Amino acid sequence: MSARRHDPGRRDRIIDVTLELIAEVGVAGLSHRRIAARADVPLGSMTYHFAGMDDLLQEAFSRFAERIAASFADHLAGAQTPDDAAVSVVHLIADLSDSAAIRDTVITYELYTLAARDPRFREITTRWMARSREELARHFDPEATRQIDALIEGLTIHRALDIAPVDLGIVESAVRRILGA
Amino acid sequence: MSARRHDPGRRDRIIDVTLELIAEVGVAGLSHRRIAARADVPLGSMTYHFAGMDDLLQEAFSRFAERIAASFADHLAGAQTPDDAAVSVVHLIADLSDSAAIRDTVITYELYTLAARDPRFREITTRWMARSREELARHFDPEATRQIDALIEGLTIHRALDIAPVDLGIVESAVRRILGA
Amino acid sequence: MSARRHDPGRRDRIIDVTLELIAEVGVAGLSHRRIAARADVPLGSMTYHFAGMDDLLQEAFSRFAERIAASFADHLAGAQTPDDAAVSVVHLIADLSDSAAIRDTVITYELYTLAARDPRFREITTRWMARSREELARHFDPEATRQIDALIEGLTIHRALDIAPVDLGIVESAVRRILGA
Amino acid sequence: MSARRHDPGRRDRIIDVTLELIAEVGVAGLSHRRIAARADVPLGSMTYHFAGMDDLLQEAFSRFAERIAASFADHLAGAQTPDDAAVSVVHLIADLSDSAAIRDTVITYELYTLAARDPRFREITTRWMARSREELARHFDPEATRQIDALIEGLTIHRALDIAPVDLGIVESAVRRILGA
DNA sequence: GATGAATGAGGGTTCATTCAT
DNA sequence: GATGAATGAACCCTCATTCAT
Repeated sequence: MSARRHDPGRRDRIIDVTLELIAEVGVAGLSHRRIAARADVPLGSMTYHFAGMDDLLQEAFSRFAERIAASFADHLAGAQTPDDAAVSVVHLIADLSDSAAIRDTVITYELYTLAARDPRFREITTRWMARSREELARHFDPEATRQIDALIEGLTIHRALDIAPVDLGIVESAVRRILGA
Repeated sequence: MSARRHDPGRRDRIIDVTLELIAEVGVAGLSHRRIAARADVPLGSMTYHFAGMDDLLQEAFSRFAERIAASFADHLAGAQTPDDAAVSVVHLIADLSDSAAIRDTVITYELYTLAARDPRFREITTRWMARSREELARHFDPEATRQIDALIEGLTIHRALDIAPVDLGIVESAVRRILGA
Repeated sequence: MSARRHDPGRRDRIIDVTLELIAEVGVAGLSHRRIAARADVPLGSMTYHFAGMDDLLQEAFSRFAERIAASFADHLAGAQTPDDAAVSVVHLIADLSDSAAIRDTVITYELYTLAARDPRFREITTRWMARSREELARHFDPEATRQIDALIEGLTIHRALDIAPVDLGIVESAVRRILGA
Repeated sequence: MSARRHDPGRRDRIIDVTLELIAEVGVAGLSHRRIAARADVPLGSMTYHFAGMDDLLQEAFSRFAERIAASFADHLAGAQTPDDAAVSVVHLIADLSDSAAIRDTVITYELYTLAARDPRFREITTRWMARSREELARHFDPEATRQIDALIEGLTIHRALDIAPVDLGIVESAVRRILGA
């Protein structure tokens, strides 16, 4: 471990390393030691910067959710018509095979698992879901918004966990059917 | 801890207690000690009956997935027409607010989290998903099957994690749209 | 923590807060952080004003011993005759049930515990005891002085630690017997 | 650390080592690691045999109090008359200069300090004090019992903490005065 | 002079696993 | 076959102290 007396951005680095490690070994595989080693930071600085592991997890997952939500908004930003938006949604689901997207999906389940039991993490998921729906609502009516939202969620999981590949034609057709187009 | 000289069904009891505890405290909150205490079983018998925690988890989640899949099949069993099946699916999603169903959802995410990283758990989810699709395929065409399947998955998550309640009308309409009915 | 650019008496405040905390959580429960927080003082100023925890403890217990010794002298100051003094001693022991007195007793044991092992703290107790005896010696002969002194000490402990209440009649009679009055 | 797979009496040894260390470095100087090293026992066995440090301290101080109380009873056991008992009490106080007795006094203050703040330790001191009084009550009337008890307590402290030596003549005279002999 | 950021040593405790019985 | 005693590695966290500013 190198000496780093002056090390601005250390807090940020710890958070990013935490997300990296969650993707690799899961929340269960985390430890202050492991994070500190990877971030090249003294062990004692972990609880100096974050009140505890829980605190760190909340900050990390918050940052993660914000990033994904922003990326989601970007994807939809260019769409002018509902048709454009539908195409964007299909592309979005199609892109879920990217290794980066798979990493994100893995992190997402870790978050869902925490959120299912702890209200502080549920706040993060709730805010995230609300923001996603807001973006969709700019293109679709309220009913379709909820339905498309659920469809994306479900297809994401099946893409990631199921061996049988999800055919893109099926995705397109599902979106079209929901949108009545 | 009471003496149990003759204790058939001990293995079964351990597995069931493990699922109970996963629902309550998550996989992260498990420990051999905790399971043994709740199952009223000597600590030493844990590693006697199961090679390790991982083994135990695989057995527990396998049993869980089989139970849920069987219940899913039961729900759809009575349906004679695609319309009947559609109604069953809507009811199924509606019932997700039951406390028992919420418990199941919590366990499901724990499983997904493991499956995202470990092929042995992914086998369990894959088998489960395949079986669900088989049931749906007895009522719907292949395309609709995949789409309805994803819809159920997504709505389940949104029901469990989102604060905004999922309107049943939206569920019905989604199913109808997918099925073109 | 509020900014305190000009803060005379900060050293004093730290010492008083230290005594407060010793009464509440004991020497074992102390920490620089805790004292600094309670005294509304920056953590860094703790080791700036005091070489270390030991230094601070010595100053705190010295001040404490002086306060108690002065109060003891006050109690006896008005007595003109040995009889007056005897009455004062009885009142003094009687007052040990005050919550303030119990606080003082608690701090006293903490001091004794340190004094039993560390000569620097023993100096404090020795000086204190000598001063108490000097006050008593102004009213009683040397032999009675030592005996009354020991009696007060013993009754103080039994008052504080024993469940069975110490009867005041027994205190009076003990003092009278020692003094042969 | 030698391997000791079979080690009966280990619990006892841990308790005795704990008392040794309390005498040497005080409760504040204790640590599981330190005790384990001195007792030649693996660190993990500390919390295996005792729920925590507090548990261990309670057991250790209980054993200590019982030992001292038994020794006190022994000292008084042979006395047939109140005069015999008075002599025994004087000897008892005289013996407080033994290095063993000083060790015991040091441990006693540590116990008093805990008892002043924690009811579970106060139980130990209360039981101990009650037992001592019972022994004294077999020889003296109730009033004298309480007074002699307090006198012993006070003289013990002054013997241990005060630089000025306690003259034995003063002890004898005090006991005689209390007993009106 | 005064401070707050930072450190690393050490604290208590938990736990899966091993092994003699 | 079955168990409970025992272990040691790893856990999170607290803290007095240091040091650049």
